[in-house]
Amino acid sequence: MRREASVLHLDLDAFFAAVEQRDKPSLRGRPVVVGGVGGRGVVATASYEARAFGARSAMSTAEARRRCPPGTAFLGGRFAAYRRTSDVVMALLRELSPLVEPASLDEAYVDLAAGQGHDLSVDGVTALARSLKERIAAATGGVTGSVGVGTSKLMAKIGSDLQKPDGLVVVPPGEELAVLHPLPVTRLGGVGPATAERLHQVGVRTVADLAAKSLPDLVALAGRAHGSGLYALARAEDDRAVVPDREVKSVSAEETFERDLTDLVVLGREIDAMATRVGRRLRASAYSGRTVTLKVRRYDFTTVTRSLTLPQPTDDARQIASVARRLLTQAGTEGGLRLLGVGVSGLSVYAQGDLFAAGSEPGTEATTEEDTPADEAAQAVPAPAAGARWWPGQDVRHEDLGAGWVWGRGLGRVTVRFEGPLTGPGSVRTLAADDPLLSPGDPPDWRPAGETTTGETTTGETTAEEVR
DNA sequence: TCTGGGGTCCTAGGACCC
DNA sequence: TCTGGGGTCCTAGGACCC
Repeated sequence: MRREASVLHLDLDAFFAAVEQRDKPSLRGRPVVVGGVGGRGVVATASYEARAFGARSAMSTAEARRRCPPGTAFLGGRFAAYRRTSDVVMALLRELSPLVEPASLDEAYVDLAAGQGHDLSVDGVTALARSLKERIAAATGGVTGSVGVGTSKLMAKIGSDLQKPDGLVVVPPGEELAVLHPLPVTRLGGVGPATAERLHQVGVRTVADLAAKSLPDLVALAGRAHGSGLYALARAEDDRAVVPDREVKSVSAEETFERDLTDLVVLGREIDAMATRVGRRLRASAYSGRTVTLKVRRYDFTTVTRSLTLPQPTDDARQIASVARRLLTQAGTEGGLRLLGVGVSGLSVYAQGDLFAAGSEPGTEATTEEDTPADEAAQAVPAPAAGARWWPGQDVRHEDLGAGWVWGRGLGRVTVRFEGPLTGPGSVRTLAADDPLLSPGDPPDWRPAGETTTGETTTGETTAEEVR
């Protein structure tokens, strides 16, 4: 634990839903659920309006549909849009300190002590956090965040959780235990359903209860590493550093099918497709790996993995696929599979093949698809069902009607609302699904024309004029 | 129409080596 | 000639996080 409250944690509020409401004016103030929109989808983020009806992250989308009123928007994720907004926020954080550790698209830690000339008194960091929140809202078109500041990552994260949404909590040095001990143990990172259940069985409900347990008791209950971790956290002992560049350990792709699959030819093609994605991402990040893992989820939700370690690292899709296909015959397909996954771990920096064979390009396969930003989607964004041309929430562009987004589709029709972040609520038109004037669009820009923001990577996509 | 997708870390047993 | 001890690698599974 540090002497000063110099660790800041930022958590953007209902982030995916907030970006949707920014970009889709007709959804502002209304319940929005972002996640898988297929029969087996789950909720990634529910707006606060949707949470009022009981929609929650990780709930099945079917359950959320039952809970939310008609008119609730159920949208697939738009990773590129979230990524662009996240980049703007992370750039603002890096103005505070070079030590910024993103935990996901919508969450990051900042080590303020590594920044230049911050006043680290309680009043100083409070003012800093307030100004940060203002700048984030201004730069993102109104996305808000909750901020916690404390003497450790633990206390900063606890703080950001205390007043959501749009919160600001500084835990003054010395006040850690007073803040921590009344909270339920489940607020500690690392206490999930299984650990919580075991703790409840021995009478532990609050962090104070946890602090009363001995180290040997906790180790017996949760294992060596986890038990001693809990013992320390209950005492607010946390010296984890803010690490700006975490090394990637594995790359994987997986897919849950709309219906269970049994056909080996179809399963083989799925493996090929996933291996292609994994290989492409490995090469894009200049990694290769030795261990190929196949993940299988059966019709009854039992999950098994089979892996094989190669003598040499690979980033070649065909080799990854061929190993994975062999592993599938090992795992078996009886009864049908609801999910397949392909992964590569044991990564090393790209150093494969014959170094002296000039011009040899290890891992280039026949397909020459380019890397799309969406393909880096190593985040909690549900991919739209493969093969569907239109999906709810999707950005589209009509040659006569302009930019808009897909509200619904079916029966050869697609319903589009023509609006953008800088327009008022727009009008709805139902078009033929094969309307030649309609095409997939880019994420709209939420900033007025001419306005720029520090740190954003401009890839020359949509301009404000296009959005109207 | 139960239960996503992309990750990290830990544990435990067996093989193998010195 | 009755039984070592430590270390690393590999495989599989589980808990957890966002």
